Amino acid sequence: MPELPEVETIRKTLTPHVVGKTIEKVEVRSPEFVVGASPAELRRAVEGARVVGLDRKGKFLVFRLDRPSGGPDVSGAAGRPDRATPPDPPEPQSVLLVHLKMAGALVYCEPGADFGPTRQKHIHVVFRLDDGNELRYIDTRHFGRLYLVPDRLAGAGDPAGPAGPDGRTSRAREADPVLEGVLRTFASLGPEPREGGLEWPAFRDKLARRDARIKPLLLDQSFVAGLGNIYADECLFRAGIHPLRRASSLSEEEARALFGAMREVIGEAIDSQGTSIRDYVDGEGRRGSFAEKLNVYGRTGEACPKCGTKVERAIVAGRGTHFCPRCQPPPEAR
DNA sequence: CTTATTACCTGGCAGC
DNA sequence: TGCTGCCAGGTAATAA
Repeated sequence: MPELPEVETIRKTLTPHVVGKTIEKVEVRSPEFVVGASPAELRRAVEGARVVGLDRKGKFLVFRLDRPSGGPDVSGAAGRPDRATPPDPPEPQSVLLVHLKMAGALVYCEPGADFGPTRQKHIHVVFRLDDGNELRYIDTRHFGRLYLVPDRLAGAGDPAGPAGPDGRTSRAREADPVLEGVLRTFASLGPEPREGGLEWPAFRDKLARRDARIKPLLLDQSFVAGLGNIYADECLFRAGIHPLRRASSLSEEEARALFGAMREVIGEAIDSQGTSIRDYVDGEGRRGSFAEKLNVYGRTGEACPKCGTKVERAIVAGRGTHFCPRCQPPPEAR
């Protein structure tokens, strides 16, 4: 469900409701959705903690809490050999990462809110806030996860934090391999296709060095963070590039068009509060309106808005892929 | 290291 | 009604 524009919309809509609030209670109905902590450990870590920030990186939501989650505990500032007087550690924070994968939702609502039988059946974690309302994690497909991260985690994603290339060095804490994997993934997220993120010269050079087909590459979160199946198709359509083209085969002009298309599509989708095709809703349970602006995604057999040719569907990288065979000429035809 | 394929889980829908 | 098969917004594991 959620790609960058949807996760960003959730972040924006949730922020006024949760930032500054204290979590009074957390109810874990399905423990498998929480990585890095048992239900009891999660309770210990978050109950009584205040949400001091809600950020997003790629498709991850990052809840910053004003208490260390400690895990087996500690080591706060004690690990550092020198630095006898840590200049006021910015107050220890723990972090709750959330990845919604295909069908996850985070909704702020009143305790009695009912979103229909299917969703009611799949409420997996409930946070009760000190304003009496709830933050619910709902996931009908069971792919998403909440990750309790022991302590500081590079906020803007820099290598200072966990996960150097040095895999096993110090920190032999009782490492949960799943948590470690996610932290590595998080740390290796690429730049986002927005101002201040991916820049044109870097993009051009990265494309030139890759042999992969362009669509799977756009879906690779370590290459560019935030695109998913819908927006990858929409960006390629807007740029007039067939999804099976090899990255290194794109002309400078094509690469430039793709670069611009990514920024435009992502920006416009955010302005429309995301794309709701079936499940997606924002932090207040509302749907986004970008679905009506889609040009090719989900429009197999309909007329291409540019040339009228019928939109085709193929499987690329195991994903349904939508394109106009005329506006996006296939690789062999060039 | 890069690229490609499959598994994960449930629900909605078209077709019979 | 109910069954079958296909489809679904994302990744991690595995294979080559």
